[in-house]
Order: sequence, then C-alpha cells, then structure tokens
Amino acid sequence: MLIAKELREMIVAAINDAVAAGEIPPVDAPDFVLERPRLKAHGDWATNAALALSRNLGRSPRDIADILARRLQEGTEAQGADGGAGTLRSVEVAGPGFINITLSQDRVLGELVRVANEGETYGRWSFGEGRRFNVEFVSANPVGPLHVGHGRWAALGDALCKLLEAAGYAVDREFYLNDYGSQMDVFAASVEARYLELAGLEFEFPAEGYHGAYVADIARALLAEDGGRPLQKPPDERRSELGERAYRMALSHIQDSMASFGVTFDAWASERELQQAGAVEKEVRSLIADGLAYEKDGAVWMATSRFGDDKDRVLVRSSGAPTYFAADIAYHLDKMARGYDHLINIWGADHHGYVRRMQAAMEARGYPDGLEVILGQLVNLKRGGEPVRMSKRTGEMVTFDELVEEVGRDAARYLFLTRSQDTALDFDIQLAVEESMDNPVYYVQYAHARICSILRYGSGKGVDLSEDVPGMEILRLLESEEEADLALKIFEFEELVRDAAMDRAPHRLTRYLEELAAVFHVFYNRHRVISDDAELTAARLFLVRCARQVIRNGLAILGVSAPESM
RNA sequence: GCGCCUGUAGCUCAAAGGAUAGAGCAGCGGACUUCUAAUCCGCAGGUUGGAGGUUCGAGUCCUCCCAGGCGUGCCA
Repeated sequence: MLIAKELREMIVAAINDAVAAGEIPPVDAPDFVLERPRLKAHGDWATNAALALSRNLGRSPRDIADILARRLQEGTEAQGADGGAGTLRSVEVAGPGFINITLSQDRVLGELVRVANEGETYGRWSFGEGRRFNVEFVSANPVGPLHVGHGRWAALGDALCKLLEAAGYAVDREFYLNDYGSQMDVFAASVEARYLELAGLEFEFPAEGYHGAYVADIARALLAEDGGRPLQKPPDERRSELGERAYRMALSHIQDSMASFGVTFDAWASERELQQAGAVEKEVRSLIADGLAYEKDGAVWMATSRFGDDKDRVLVRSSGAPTYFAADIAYHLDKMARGYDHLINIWGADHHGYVRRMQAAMEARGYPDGLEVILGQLVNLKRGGEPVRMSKRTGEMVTFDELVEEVGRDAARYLFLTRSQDTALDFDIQLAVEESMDNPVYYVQYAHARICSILRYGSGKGVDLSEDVPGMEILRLLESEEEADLALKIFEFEELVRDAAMDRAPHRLTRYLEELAAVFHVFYNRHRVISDDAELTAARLFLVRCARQVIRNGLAILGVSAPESM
C-alpha cells in the first residue's frame, strides 16, 4: 500500500483509539498534513495532526502529540507481534507538536519491491475511472508555420494528457482549426500576390497581408506544382483555388511539426466544416428559440451576462457574419455531443478575456462545469539575452521547427515544462544550445544512462542480471543513508503523479525528476553498485533498477526519451 | 478605471498554512589508477516588492499600496 495512505490510516486510528480510551475528548479526525519533511532530522515523514487537533480541543499540542505518538508506537508493535516487522521504526514528538516518523527498513524495502513489481505501471492510478476527457491545445490558425509559443502548448498539452491518462482518465487530444473567416481570406490573398509576383505578373499585396517569407515559399511550391495553370482562370476562382491549396499545405506542415515533436492528435476539428454543415447557424437559431439570445441593433446577442459574464456578447454581426464566439459555442457543444465528460482547453493568456463568456455559454447549455480553461502565459523568445521580436504579420519569427531543430526535441519539450504555465517563460535559444550540457534534461537523462551503464558493466562482469526480486535477507543490506534517501525519493513519485494530474501541473514532474536524479547521483558517488560482494551487488542493482524505472516512467509522462547511453 | 497572472539569492525558478525559505546557473575552493567528472563535496549568496491584518505558526490566506505582463472588440 502507498506509504502515505497507510500512515494516514495509522494516525486516524491512533486518534480514534485515544478518543475511545478517554485520553482525549471525542473529536472527528481533523484535516492534517502528512509530508516528507525538509530536514532529515525530522524523520522520513512528519505530521501536524496534534497541532490540528489542539485547535479544536484546546489542549496543548505537545500533550496530544505525546498521546498519539505512544498510540502509533503501540500500533506498530502490534503489527510486528506475529514475527514480522512493523511499519514504523521510531515516532518522535518535536517542535511545537509535530510527530516525526521514521519507517522501518522492512517497510521501505517492501515498498521498493512493489515499485519493481509494478514496473512501468508504477505511478498509475485509477481514480479517473475511465471518464472521457477531451483536451484541446495548440489550435493555431492554419496560415503558416507554428511559432515557438505554440511549442509550449504542444509540450504542455501532451504532458497533461499523459498525466491524466496516468490518473486513469480516457483522454483524447484535439486540435481546432480556425480555417474559416477573414484571416483565411487574407492568407489566400497574400499567397496569391506572391504567386503572381513569382510568375512575373502585376500584383497587389493586401494591406493587412501576411508578410512572412513562408508565404512566398508556399507560393513557390504551388507554382512548381501547377506550372502556373491557375493563371488561366478567372481571378475569383484562381484565388480560391490557390487559397485552398495553400491552406492544405500549411495544415500539412503543422501536422508534420506536431508529429515530429511526438504529439499525436486524435482529432483535427475544422471550424469551416462546422460552418458548412450549418451547425453554427443552427445553434444561433436554437439559442434564440430558447430565449438565450436576442436581436438588437441589427445583430444577434447572447445573454451571457445572465451566466456570470460582464455583458452580453454578439453572435451574429449586423453584417450577417457569425462571430468566432458563435462558432466556438457550436464547436464546444459538438465536443460534448461526442460523449466527453469534461473538456479542457489550453489557451494563451491573451485569450483571458474570452474565458468567462465561453463558460457562460456552456452553463447556458447545461454544462456548468463542462469546460475547464487552462491559461498559459506566453513565451518570451530570446537569443543571447536579446529579445527576439516575433510577428506573424511582419514575418519576423523563429518557427517552432527551427527551435526544435536547434535545441533538440527532448530539450525543447523539457524546457517548456520546467515552469508553471502561470509564469511567462523566457526561452533563450542560445542558452538552451550553448549550455546544453548543463541543461536539466540532460541531468535527468544522464542518471538514467548511468544506471544502464552500470547494468552493462555488470553484464560484462558476469553478474546475474535476472529481473528476480532478491529476498529480504539480501535487501536488508541496503542500510546506508544514501540508499534509504534514494528509496524514499522514489516513493514520492506515486503521489506526485496524482497531485500533478489534479492540479494540471506537469512542471512539478520536472522538478521531481531533477531531485530524484540528484539523490541517485549522490548515491552513485558514495557507493559502488558492482562489487565483489555478490549479495550487496544484487541488492544495489535492485535499488538502481527501481530508480531507473521511475525515471523512465516520469520522462515518459513528459514525452522525453530515456536514453540508454549518452 | 475594472478583471486575471506575476513579483522569492546576481540570473532563471521551487516550496497542498508548518519546523532553520530550497534547487539550478553564474562566482570561489576541492574530488576521477574505481560501474560515464554531462557527476559529486564544500564556501558564499535573502528584510520572499512594501505596509497592515488573520493564525500557536504566513513566501503561502485577507485588505491596501507599488512594479511588470495580459485582457477589458459587432477581431480571431
């Protein structure tokens, strides 16, 4: 059983027993903290249960702690009465009333065996109960290459999905294409202008057009493909054909970028298809019929202010064109209609003002908690400390592909995930490349490669590397401080996965893996794994294999590879 | 003006209301005839933006102020 769970149960039992024995007045077990203390002197685990109880009981927390500590001690002695060892080695009261707990060696070793037995499923949970989640992320306009900022959402979205899957949810990844509306027209006009230019014809570049060099690249590819045949067609037809093919090209490029980054989407939803199927128009009519939308000033408004929005929002402009909002309502209802229990959208912080109206719409349609929006702060791209200006319109930009090419897929993924999405991310390309050897991702991967190296060395020495779990009498040779530290750090993984999934915080995993790698490296520098002592060698091999397993499991959630050698 | 996010070591960032606020980088000094020195050990570095408040206990919660980012469209 998860150590933290067992300890919690033991503490609750101690409280109830103390109440039953009349040592403390009747009280419900309070919320209390059970954590791994920062200071080693405070034991393997510590709880503030006595401090929490003293608030309700009005008695000295030290007295309560003494009572609980004695109960815990007696409890663990009872566990050991049948010859085996109890869970606890020692229980001490310290400070204002903390109870510091040290685990018995056998309890630690038993948990280690569980890690080995569960293997790649160690750290997986089932509390998601198979509920179907749809996570929508990246969702860039298909009018050019992805930029660096999209990379953060790709890394974050995919890692979050993997975390949710580890928690037991059934997750689909979805990319929403805003392939309808004015930006597509501008894109088509921009490509057409470059196309005409390349063909040596007169052209007029649209005032608000896309100036990036990639537009000309697309035009050049189109021209090479068709040899200028569209020039024979009427202007309208020509533009729509070129625009359509340019869109397909841009989309295919985006799909290639995501695929090579290792992100596989289950669905590529199209706004245009929704529009053409009449889903948007139909939803607007339905909202009016249901009294949730109304006409005013020649436009159609949705009464989002009745559901917590600051004011009502336009669904259909007085020009007759539907807004992005109208399409988004139809789109999100479409997702719900596809059977999802919960929707998660990852949006850039610049869409912050849009969240409330979207949730108001969902509430109006009967899904008050159906949509969860994760806002991520933006990426500030730098090169050697100097900010890199990025604008799709002017074309000054570093593309996502270029970044991945330059710093590598693992480093890019990992660096994107080192910070909370609530924090703007400074991404210095030069630093990521130049200091790649000091990059935290390599620190973690190196620990994995080192363990593989140990196993290779052992194999060369003829050491028995079968995956069998050594017996307890052998495992008990793991009695050094560094070995215990490594084991206890390994055990943090399971709860961390749960907490990170619930808090939507993949970045906690990077921090943890660095801590785990650090504890391993310390162990490695103090102790030889492969030695002349066959039993000790077997025990230590077992320990480092457990560490390797957890590093693997953690990196897998982040979508980062675990190399066998570096 | 209003709303959201952020403010912690020289830099980049961590810390479900807990004990002496931690890592990495940069700086200084050490450790390889030993399984990978992409590592490890040590030193130095702080009024957690500021002021009040709640609490046995606040970087964390509340109020106000300061600074930065984003938003506040019949744009997407």
